[in-house]
Amino acid sequence: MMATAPATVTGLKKACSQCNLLESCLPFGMIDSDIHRLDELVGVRRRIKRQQPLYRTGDPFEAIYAIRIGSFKTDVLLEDGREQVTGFQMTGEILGLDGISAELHSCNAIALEDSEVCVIPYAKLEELARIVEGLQHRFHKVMSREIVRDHGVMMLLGSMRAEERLAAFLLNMSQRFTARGFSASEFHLRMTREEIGSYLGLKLETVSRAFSRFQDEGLVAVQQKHIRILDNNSLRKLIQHQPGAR
Amino acid sequence: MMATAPATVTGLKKACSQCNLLESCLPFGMIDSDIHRLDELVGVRRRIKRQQPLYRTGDPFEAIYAIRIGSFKTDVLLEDGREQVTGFQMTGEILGLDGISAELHSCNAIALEDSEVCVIPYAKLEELARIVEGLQHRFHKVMSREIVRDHGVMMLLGSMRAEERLAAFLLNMSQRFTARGFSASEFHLRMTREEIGSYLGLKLETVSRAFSRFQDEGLVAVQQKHIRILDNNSLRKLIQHQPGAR
DNA sequence: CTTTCCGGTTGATATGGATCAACCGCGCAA
DNA sequence: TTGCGCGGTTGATCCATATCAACCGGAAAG
Repeated sequence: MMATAPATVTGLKKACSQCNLLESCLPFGMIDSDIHRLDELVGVRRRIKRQQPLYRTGDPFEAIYAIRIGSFKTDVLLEDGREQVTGFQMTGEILGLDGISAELHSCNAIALEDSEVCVIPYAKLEELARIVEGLQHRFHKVMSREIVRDHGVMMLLGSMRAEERLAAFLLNMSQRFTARGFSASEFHLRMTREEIGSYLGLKLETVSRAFSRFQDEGLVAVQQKHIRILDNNSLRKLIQHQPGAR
Repeated sequence: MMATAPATVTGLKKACSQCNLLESCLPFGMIDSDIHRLDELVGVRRRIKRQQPLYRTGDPFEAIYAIRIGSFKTDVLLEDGREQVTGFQMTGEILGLDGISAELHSCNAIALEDSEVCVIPYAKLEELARIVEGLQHRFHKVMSREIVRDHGVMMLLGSMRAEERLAAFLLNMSQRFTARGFSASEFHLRMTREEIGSYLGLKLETVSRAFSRFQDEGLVAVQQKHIRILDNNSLRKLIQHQPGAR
């Protein structure tokens, strides 16, 4: 397996304490004096161009990454070429946790647009987590949230029909854009229909048709990757008691 | 939401250091002197009767659990009654990691047979992880492995056909029985067809039919819950390059 | 010993989403 | 400016799995 792609690297003195993502990123809820200790943590930042990997399956695990700018997808590839997208990640979210287990990354992380991440060397994180009040707990919460999120995706994939899956996906995106101070009802998707389909366990045509049906029913306005949510409640209802629930 | 079910509780002095699961459980790979410190960790054990919950969605999170005897399933319920089984757990595996994130459990853990768990109070674990060499790292690995496992399930649910899913499930069970010193080729499933189906995103009839087809083709011998794997390689091949790969 | 019930198997039929195929239009390169 | 390619949409058809239904057998209860 190839090593990670070349990347621009930036040395920095005050990573976390001067970062505007402080509220939503790993250090959330930590007290001021400790946050300065976190500046030790983030040695460098890396820029990743659209479509380039941050890491790949089999790469040795050395660090986790906090997204500063941009967004990513993670995916797993089967020998026969089948791809399963396991998640989409936005600013403030953490990438690379999969690598701790085997000291190798077990999926690919690909930038959906030109992006920038903070590199958090794992050894340093472990060390600091032992010292800095709350950091260990905070980190455990991040990992646990990932597990809970994955269970939600299993629910999607295992028990929901195509339209429910897409509705859940859109509401999830909306909620995450909101959390970042963007509009809850209008946003731009960074991924293709095929990537959405892979994530939701559907073919791209099915995703496209579901979008069209939502549009016909006045739930959303769709123009390629630009989405406007018109009827939040109906989307929400779609997820819950679908009449012919499997 | 109701509190957890009543349970038999046992006080103990030397939990980990005298436990025969030492090799495969949380403390794996830790040095002897430290393992005795882990005895502090496990205050009590709890017995859970078949079909009873160890914890339920919404229960306050206080501890994680190491399975000493028996096995469990975890599941998520939707309002309309749909169930998604998110995993099956065996001896030495850890339950409850989902609860760290929101300080509430986000799924149900139900015993598949009369079982016994070691209760590991999370606060104590955090504290000890700061002191005991290697424990923090070991714990992170456990969480990370859970994330990787979940990605595998997403792959199953999102990109594999019914027979592939069942083959993967059987091989996974076989591998886990082997790791516990049981036969790799002959074992007893603790869960129903319906639970397997829910886990694999299939209806119970589909699971049953897939079992029958495997039997017809001489891949396994199935007698209710008793499984004998006759042709490991063919099962393995089934997973990889399925001709009509989606 | 008999009855009941639940988990499992098997058959017939229905259907949601996959597949195959045509076409559209925007953005980019020449 | 034109041409090309990729992402997206839409239509026709197919098929894997769901659904509905009947039946079986072992275990537990009476």
